[in-house]
Amino acid sequence: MTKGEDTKHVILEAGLDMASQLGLECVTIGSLAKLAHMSKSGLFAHFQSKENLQIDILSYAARDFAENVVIPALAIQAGTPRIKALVDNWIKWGSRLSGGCIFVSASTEFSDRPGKVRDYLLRQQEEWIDCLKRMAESAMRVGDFSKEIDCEQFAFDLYSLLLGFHLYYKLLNNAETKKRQEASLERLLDNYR
Amino acid sequence: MTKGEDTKHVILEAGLDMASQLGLECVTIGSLAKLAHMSKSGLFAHFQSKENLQIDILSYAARDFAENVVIPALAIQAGTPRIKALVDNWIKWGSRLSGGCIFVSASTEFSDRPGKVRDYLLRQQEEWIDCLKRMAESAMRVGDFSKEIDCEQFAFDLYSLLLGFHLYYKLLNNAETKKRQEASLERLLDNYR
DNA sequence: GACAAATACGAACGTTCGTACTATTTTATT
DNA sequence: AATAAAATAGTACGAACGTTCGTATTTGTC
Repeated sequence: MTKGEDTKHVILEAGLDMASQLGLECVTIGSLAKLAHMSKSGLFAHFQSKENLQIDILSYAARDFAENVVIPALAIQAGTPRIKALVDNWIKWGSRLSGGCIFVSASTEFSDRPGKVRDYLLRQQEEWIDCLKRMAESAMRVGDFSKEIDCEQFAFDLYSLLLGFHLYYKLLNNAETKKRQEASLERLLDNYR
Repeated sequence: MTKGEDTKHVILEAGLDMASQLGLECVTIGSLAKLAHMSKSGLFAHFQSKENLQIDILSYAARDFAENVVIPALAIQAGTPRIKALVDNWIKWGSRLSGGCIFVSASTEFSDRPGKVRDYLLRQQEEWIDCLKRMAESAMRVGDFSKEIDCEQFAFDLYSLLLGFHLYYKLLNNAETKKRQEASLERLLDNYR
């Protein structure tokens, strides 16, 4: 790892946390530089534009997400156990950042903001939903889910559940959120059995 | 209606639309003034601070939301018909704005941004969730829902569904979103019957 | 240890940010 | 029509925005 890659890593780690709190648009070159103990221009040189910085943060987050959420879940046996593991990992991952899951905040932030960032994020989200769909497919294969079910529909339902959890947990600080999420997941899994 | 209230109305209408697209933080005094064909200082005089402007936009949105989403639904007979009407009204209301439901975007934007705006938004969201809960209670009363159900849990489930719809519809532009939402709502209502 | 390449810095660009004043115009009341 | 009040505009402010530039420092290679 060269020196440049090393500091870039530090910048992106700080940028990811900052973006999860304030949103990608409020990750300012100046404030991020201060957080990373660098000069504005020194930091800027790594990205050439703010747009690139935002995309790099998303890409960095995705690598971390795959490593800590998706891949560990794939190590669990397919079906409901794997799905439950995925949900748990997802929640844990969001809690590690001080502002919750960056993909949730970025998705609402950029849903009406055309440009390269939105395009990139869109591809990421499609990939994520496809991942959820494959979870349902493997659950079907091992017999945890019925053969009649619509796997795309399951992805929609599961992602909705995660979004609900996110809002309740982050904004409302609702103490019973975890319980609600678990009850909802049980109901969901039952329906697809 | 005095002249001042009149222009304030115009400002807030434009501000609401702008906020739904870009988020409340990016509703800039200057850009909003340009949109409303006013001077920066002239607009500013109505609010005394950006924070007040943001809160006023939320309050304006809430009045509009009550008028076009909640109240019309209350005119429909209690139970599943009313719930379906509420969901339909919610979706229509978000579509009228160019950036979708402002409460969804504001909730993610301000979930980690302490201050008066967050406090205000939090109260609004608690009220909204309480409204969803009362929908379940009245559905229980008329026999559409079982007496055993947890109405708070229903509110969580229904709001999750709306959030899922919002993301699919706004970011992914998924053509089957409406179908997914309807299927998910049917399943939800069945589970609480 | 020399030397080119990579990396970081400080200063400055023009623009926009939110906010504070004072002046001017428009509105509502008599 | 006169006048007080309300509403809008104009100007200015320091700070921060993203970006560019030239220069210094650090790094890895021979």
